[in-house]
Amino acid sequence: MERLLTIKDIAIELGISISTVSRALRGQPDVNAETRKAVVDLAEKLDYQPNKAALSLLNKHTNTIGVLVPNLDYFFATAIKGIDEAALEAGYTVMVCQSNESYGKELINTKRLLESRVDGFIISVSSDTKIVDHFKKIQDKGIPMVFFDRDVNELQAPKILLNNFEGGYIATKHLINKGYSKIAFLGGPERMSISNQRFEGYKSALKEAGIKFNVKFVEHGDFNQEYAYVNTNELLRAKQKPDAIFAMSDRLAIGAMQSIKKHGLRIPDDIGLIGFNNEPITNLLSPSISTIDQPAFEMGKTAARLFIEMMNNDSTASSDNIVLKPKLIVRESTMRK
Amino acid sequence: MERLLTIKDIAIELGISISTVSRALRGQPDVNAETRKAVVDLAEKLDYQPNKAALSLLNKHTNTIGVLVPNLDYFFATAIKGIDEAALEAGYTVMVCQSNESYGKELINTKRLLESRVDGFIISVSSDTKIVDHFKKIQDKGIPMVFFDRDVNELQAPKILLNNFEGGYIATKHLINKGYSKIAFLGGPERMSISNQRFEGYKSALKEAGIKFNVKFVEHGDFNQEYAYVNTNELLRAKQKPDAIFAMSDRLAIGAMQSIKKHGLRIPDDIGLIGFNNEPITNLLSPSISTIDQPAFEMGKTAARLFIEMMNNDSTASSDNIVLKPKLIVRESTMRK
DNA sequence: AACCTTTCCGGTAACGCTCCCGGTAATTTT
DNA sequence: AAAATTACCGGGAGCGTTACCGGAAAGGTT
Repeated sequence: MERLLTIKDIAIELGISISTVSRALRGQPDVNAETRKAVVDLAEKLDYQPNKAALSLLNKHTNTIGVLVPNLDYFFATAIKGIDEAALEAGYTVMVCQSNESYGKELINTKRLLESRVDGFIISVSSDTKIVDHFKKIQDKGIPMVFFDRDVNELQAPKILLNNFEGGYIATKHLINKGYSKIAFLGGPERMSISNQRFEGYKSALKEAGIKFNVKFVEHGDFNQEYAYVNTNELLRAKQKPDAIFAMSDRLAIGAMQSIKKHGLRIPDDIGLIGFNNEPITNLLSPSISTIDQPAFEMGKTAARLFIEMMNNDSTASSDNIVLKPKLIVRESTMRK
Repeated sequence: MERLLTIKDIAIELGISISTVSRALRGQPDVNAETRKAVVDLAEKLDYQPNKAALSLLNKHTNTIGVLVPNLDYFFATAIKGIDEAALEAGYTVMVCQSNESYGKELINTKRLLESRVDGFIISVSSDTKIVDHFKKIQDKGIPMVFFDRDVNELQAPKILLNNFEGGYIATKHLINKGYSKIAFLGGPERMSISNQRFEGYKSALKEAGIKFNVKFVEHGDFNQEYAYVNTNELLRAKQKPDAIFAMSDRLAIGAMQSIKKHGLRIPDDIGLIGFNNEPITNLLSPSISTIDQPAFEMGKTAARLFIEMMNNDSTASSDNIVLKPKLIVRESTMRK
């Protein structure tokens, strides 16, 4: 590694002291106008950049936010854009790590970010994560963190969440309004909070409509569309077939759609289908898939803003959750004539 | 910010010197087995983590790679996974910045990464970038960088590229083999290298088949599907209509598809369509879209490996490009009976 | 018993930067 | 003209860590 330019070099070049260069560069008083100009000009000319490591060592903070996400799919990519924007405004740099929905990878990533001495964390936990000691440990050290999208009950920390209950509710209610009554639920991993909250909303809508909840219409599985595909196959092979499917994510909805098509059933006439996330693809498929929109960009931006606010106020936990509203997007897959 | 644990704390706690703690922790000789155990145990118990800022200051490197990408779409998200994996193996941390295809944002990001004293860069330039002085400046400082996916002729640096010429060639040839002859090309921004290389491959395939190249069948525009949509509208409204479209990206192919459908034309019977990238969505659309696959993950991984190799050999530029092969993926959109 | 190796440990400088203090020369106040 | 203030600058310490050197105590060699 080359030796990069330091204020010492500038000091020597100009025949003045390091302290003076430092003061001049930071616009402090106690420095002569001419001297200041000479320093600033030279720094400009030589493209001087302060060494962040030295600053970090001194100030005990890095101006860096560690962002931990399960993956970089449409939702998280959009959320990260939001985080990025807010962080940049406030002079923070962002370090993104993806866990690939794996607890082990999440552990490694938190450790690395901690070693990098990030000032704090913005986290969406992996679906695989059951123990959250690694996050508690961070909290114990007094390092601020905010969670988004995926809830962690065990942790007392600010959270930016979607009202998933409401999302599940309006999705299911929409299906009911369209005349569907045998509505199946395609869920994510069993323990996953967002899946379960949407599930509760689903049950609530059923109950409200006087439709008896049927356990046989509920499937759980992994996050990818292959699982959704086989789970839907099972649903459609059963004696009691559903006439609509509410999938807790668009990925799963797509898997379900493939299965439905394979069974020679028509959407939305034979089977209604609604997803969750409003990924752009749902609008391009044929039929286009109804879904629940969640404000990913806003979520990321809010999370980052909240984080920055915490940093400024030096308060480790404001602990009041921010809950955003889901929005129903009606497309062809639920438009039964 | 709380004061975090340092080796000094451990030294005091154990009543030994800082040097000894340091040596014990790094597994160096010259330290008694018992002392070592005591140190390691206490460090473990207190969850000690070395301060990277101090290390960086001392070693003059940060073990961090700055990754600069235009966006986080499927291709780049996959490539980043590859980079991540290789980086992690070698003990590097990755800092990702997206330019949103904007030159200005790219400038800001390079500056920030430079300030963060990343050890080097892995870059895919924004389509908006016409001047590359900011990269030249980095090179002048002796900071290693490798480019991937998008070529920059003006820069002498290692590059991981796809054989875009070949990609354009096999895509077009496939259309020709399927009996299409009036083949239009839907390109990206005018100056963009990957678009132009694919375009050259397209022309080469036409020439080889004895088909006269027709300028009216060529459209350029921005990267998003709206542009592709209006451009295709134009193609289809013209007197001379194409009977197939080769879009230089899947996004553009999707825009074209929407336009084709709106015109009441059938794919692949009236018009053949092939894209580029092999985004998963192309396989889910109806009809599914033929495309050219490029090994995104491998590309990222290779880029990172090359970078790390450069770091180890302390060679700033190995300068020989690595060119990966595209692969034809045949789907419904070109399967004319 | 006098020397030479080991073994183990502590002290110091350095990385690049900022903060704090002290000092000189110039300027103002009495 | 002496004293007090101001303007400007330099020196040193310290942030957490490692590399290097020197030294004391223990053991090994004649």
